[in-house]
Amino acid sequence: MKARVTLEDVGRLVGVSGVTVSNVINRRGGTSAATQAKVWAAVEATGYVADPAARRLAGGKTGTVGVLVPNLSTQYASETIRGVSEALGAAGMGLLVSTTPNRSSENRQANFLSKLTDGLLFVLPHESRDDQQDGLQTFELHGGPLVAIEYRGEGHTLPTVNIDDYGGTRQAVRYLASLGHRRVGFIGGPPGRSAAEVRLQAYRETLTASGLEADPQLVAAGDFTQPAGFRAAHALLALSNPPTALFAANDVSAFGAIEAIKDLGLRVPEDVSVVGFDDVPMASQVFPALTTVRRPLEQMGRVAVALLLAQLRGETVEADTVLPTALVVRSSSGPVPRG
Amino acid sequence: MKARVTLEDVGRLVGVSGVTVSNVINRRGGTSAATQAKVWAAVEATGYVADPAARRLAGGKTGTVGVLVPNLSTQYASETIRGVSEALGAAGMGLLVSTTPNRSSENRQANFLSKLTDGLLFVLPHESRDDQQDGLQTFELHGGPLVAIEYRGEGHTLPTVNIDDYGGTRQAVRYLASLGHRRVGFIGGPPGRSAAEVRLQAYRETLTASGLEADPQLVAAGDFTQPAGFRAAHALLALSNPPTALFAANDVSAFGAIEAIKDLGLRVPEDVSVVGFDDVPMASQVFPALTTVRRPLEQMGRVAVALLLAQLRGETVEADTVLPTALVVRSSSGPVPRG
DNA sequence: TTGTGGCACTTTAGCGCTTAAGTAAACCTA
DNA sequence: TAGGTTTACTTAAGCGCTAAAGTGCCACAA
Repeated sequence: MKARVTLEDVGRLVGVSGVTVSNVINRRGGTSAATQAKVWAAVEATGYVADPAARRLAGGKTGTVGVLVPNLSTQYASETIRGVSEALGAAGMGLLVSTTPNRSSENRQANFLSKLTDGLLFVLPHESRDDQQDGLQTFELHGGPLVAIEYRGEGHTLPTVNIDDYGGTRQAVRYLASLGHRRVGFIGGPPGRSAAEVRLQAYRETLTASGLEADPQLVAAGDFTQPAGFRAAHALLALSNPPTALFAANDVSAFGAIEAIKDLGLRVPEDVSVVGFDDVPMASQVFPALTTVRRPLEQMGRVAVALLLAQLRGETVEADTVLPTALVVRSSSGPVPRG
Repeated sequence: MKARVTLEDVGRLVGVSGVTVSNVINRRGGTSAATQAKVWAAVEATGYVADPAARRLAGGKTGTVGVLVPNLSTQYASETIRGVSEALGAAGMGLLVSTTPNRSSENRQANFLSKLTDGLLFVLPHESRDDQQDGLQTFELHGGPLVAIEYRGEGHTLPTVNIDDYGGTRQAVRYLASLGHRRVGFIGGPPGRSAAEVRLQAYRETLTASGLEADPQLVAAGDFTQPAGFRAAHALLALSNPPTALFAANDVSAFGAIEAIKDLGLRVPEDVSVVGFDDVPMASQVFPALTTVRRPLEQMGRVAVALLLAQLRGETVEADTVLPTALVVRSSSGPVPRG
């Protein structure tokens, strides 16, 4: 068995030129059935696999999609990629993932990946301000098929897939209101992070719309980490008129909040209800299991792939797709305590 | 700004040939300082990035390492890859990850990736039996630099990085023995999985070596999942002479075991001690925090990269590297109950 | 008989790069 | 000052593939 089998090698075996082999393999037609059969047999026998670099260089397709993600070790990334991977697999396409540890490498990586793949998927939760020089801009110029997941930049025209943070927050707050809670605390995310800001805005507006108290004191700063959630909950419950429910802008800070409540000798949900956002896997495994707003990450990946494949087929796709969230009620939330 | 800048384009701008530009970029020497400066300036101005496909096709290096992993959404994979990614980043090399959803795609993917990268890293916890046709065999023939992480195949000559399952298990059992436990139950992993089998063997041999009771009844079957751990613990604690400590072959089954103990109205660690294996992040966050054997996944990734880079430099590397584990004592284990 | 058009191929060119083999000029040495 | 070496480049060739253009050959209509 030769290490490197080329089209020419296969052709020689069959008695045709390399181009004919290429035509058979890529189903371009113009080949007799007899030749086709012989070619396939030779391909099988030699174990021929087309060189993706050569194929791509010559202007062909690689049958592979590139995914750019800042960090592979987050829950967020791996779940999204799972959806991407499944959808891609179903379409018979391959997946190449590359990480961009820092913002400045995005451009380079995007360029690199784009030359190896047929289309790119960005999983880059970006903000609107600072995209002057980010990979999206360059790549948009480059013109290859591209879909951005959770990209919040402005002034771009590329297809994106986002999650309805506003609607999810509204669901959560309305749910707490329906349980009788009048004072609902909010534990925020990092300032400047648009997902966090949208959730805060939705919280405020839903409070007002539902006729609840929109006390500015009920809003505590956070940064999406567990310790920050702990501190924020401590601060909120130390108010002279403390909230009976806490809504955290993400699950991890909700975990911190639950800790803080226990720390104060209070019970969840009997004394204080807690609702999170994300539905990370751990949400169902902690005690008490966390009521939260589920973000359909896997689905997001699948939808993004569908959009990309559509572009690959030459179709024009909608610029923005927003996926709905779902409220998952578990045991960390309950009716407002009497008294 | 042109979409596609080639070496020739950059050269034209400077007034030299494309080859000279290539020589400068790849630091091959034989270029005057003045020309070098002008070339770098032009590269900067045009935003030139070498086409990896062309580079690779022409026999050059891509500065990228390929990682093959069955599944990106496991804790195991993401932590290992984090180590890989960091080590690679420090060496100024890129990372391309590809998933192999099933065994039969490994070969194809390995071939594909190998033509795009300078070396391959397999993160494929394989068994020894069925490698007749797996990617390793083919790739080994192909001869590119390759390192396998946790590969347990036999009769191969490729460099591997493994974890000392035997030693880790021995640490755990000895520790329980030192706490006074005489009857230590074992919750196993999937049969045929060599990591699971090594741990079972180490458990048995350490029991005997430490003079503890090696009662076959104390070994319960499992499959590395939480429900299996739950069932196994239930069965073990229903024995007429139940164990006072449980050693689970992985953390997830240990979580199930803790649940089962609580379910029976017993306390951890007062009534039954539990020790796991892996040290997944959740181990420190459950209640009680799990005593477990830490597998240095990140370090494994880093070591694998070091071995790969050594091969890339043309050095010969040792065939097998085994990394030590560490016992992490938390609150799920304690002295044997009096009585 | 002479197109003419379709079929099944082949040959040619070139993607952007690297490696190897030139080449012209400047710089030494005796 | 002739001959050799070094320096700084250039041109030529080719990696394995695809897309486009070319080449026989045969069938069939007028």
